Amino acid sequence: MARKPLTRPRKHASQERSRATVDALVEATARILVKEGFDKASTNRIAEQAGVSVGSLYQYFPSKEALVAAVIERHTRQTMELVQGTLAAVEHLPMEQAVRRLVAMAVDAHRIDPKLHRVLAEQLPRTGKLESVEVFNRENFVLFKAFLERHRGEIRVVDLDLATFVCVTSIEALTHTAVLHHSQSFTEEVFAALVEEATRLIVRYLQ
Amino acid sequence: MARKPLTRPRKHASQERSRATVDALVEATARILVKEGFDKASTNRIAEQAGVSVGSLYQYFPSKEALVAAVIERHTRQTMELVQGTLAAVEHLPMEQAVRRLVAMAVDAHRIDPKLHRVLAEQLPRTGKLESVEVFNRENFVLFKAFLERHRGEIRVVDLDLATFVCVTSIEALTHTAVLHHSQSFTEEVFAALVEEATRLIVRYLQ
DNA sequence: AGGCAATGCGAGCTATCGCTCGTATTCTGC
DNA sequence: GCAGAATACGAGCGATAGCTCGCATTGCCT
Repeated sequence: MARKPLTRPRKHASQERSRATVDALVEATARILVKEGFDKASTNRIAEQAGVSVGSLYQYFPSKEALVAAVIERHTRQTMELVQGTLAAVEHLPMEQAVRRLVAMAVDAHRIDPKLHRVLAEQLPRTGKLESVEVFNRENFVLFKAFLERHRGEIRVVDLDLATFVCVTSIEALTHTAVLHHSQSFTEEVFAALVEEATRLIVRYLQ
Repeated sequence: MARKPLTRPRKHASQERSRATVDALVEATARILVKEGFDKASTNRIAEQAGVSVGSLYQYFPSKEALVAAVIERHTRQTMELVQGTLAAVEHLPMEQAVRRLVAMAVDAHRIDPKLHRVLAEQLPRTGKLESVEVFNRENFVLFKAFLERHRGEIRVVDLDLATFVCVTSIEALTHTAVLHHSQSFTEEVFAALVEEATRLIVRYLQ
């Protein structure tokens, strides 16, 4: 009765040849997701695009969900690295400069692979949110809260959880919407202006 | 070659009996969407839930998309009425009080039918954004921009379009995320605090 | 009452999906 | 070079989807 599909790889690829197959499948999944969307991304089509047979696909991924999970995993990891790196680099900056860098980083993060990001953001939650996305969100929240704690002296005393929620949600929404829905109409100058505006939004909110 | 499915009703129901059928179908679609999600919402199931045959369903709706479009239409109209009403009621209030009312209204708007709203927000954009949603967003943008124009004296001079984008996007994201993803963990007091925080966020940004 | 239009019905067509399984090919260690 | 493990193949199964069409029923008008 409606068992949740597995998302772990079926077997560990030991030979070089099979590792290439796995990579090709993940890459093909990402490409098909972007080009056709989740619904049209059938396992047959993915296998074809990867230059691999369906049978081989199911040797390594027990379900379509597992393939998508692998794509999410990869994209999330890239993004997480950017987030962590920037938060570290910003550690000893005055708050306003730090926030500006963080907002700019959020724009960059959404630009890593905007089309894929959009598909993942808009077409997948149906499955009930893959775990790695939840982990990413939580991690993000924790990291930003730590950032606020380090600047506690510079901000008014408030519920830090609530303040983190407000900041993270706003920055994410502004950069996400700008990059994924207005890239055509927003010039680079507009993006620069947006970074300034978002920085002002956050900094004045916190002070 | 991939013709876009029609979303307009196939025929105009003239007799009372058929109007009841159409209503039952739209209502059933909403119920199934909430209970089963978009993927499991088959036309057969919808017809069954409505107590109507598939044949009758296709007399009035040329495709599954058309049914969903009708549900979105209805939900959007309800929300739009709330937005317009509040913006009118707030017209002569001082800015901070006005913003507070608007934020509270945004929370209420997401509470009209949260489960349906969530399904519509998360599971549908795949089709490429139904037109009525685009219209809603644009309308929202225009209305809020007009609001800002009326308070131009109280806010610093800025790119009004950009400021509108920042405000609308932030308020929407904060209320949307709070209601649809944190309703369990957020008590009423937290929601009240959120309204205050969001108000502060917006007002201090504008000043 | 009779007849035409409006409405309602649902078995079943075609297409496609996720996925399996028996077989063919390639690689590794001896 | 050979045996067995690892890898790759792809026709095809069972399920389900969206949707059609021929026919039955109901309502409206004269």
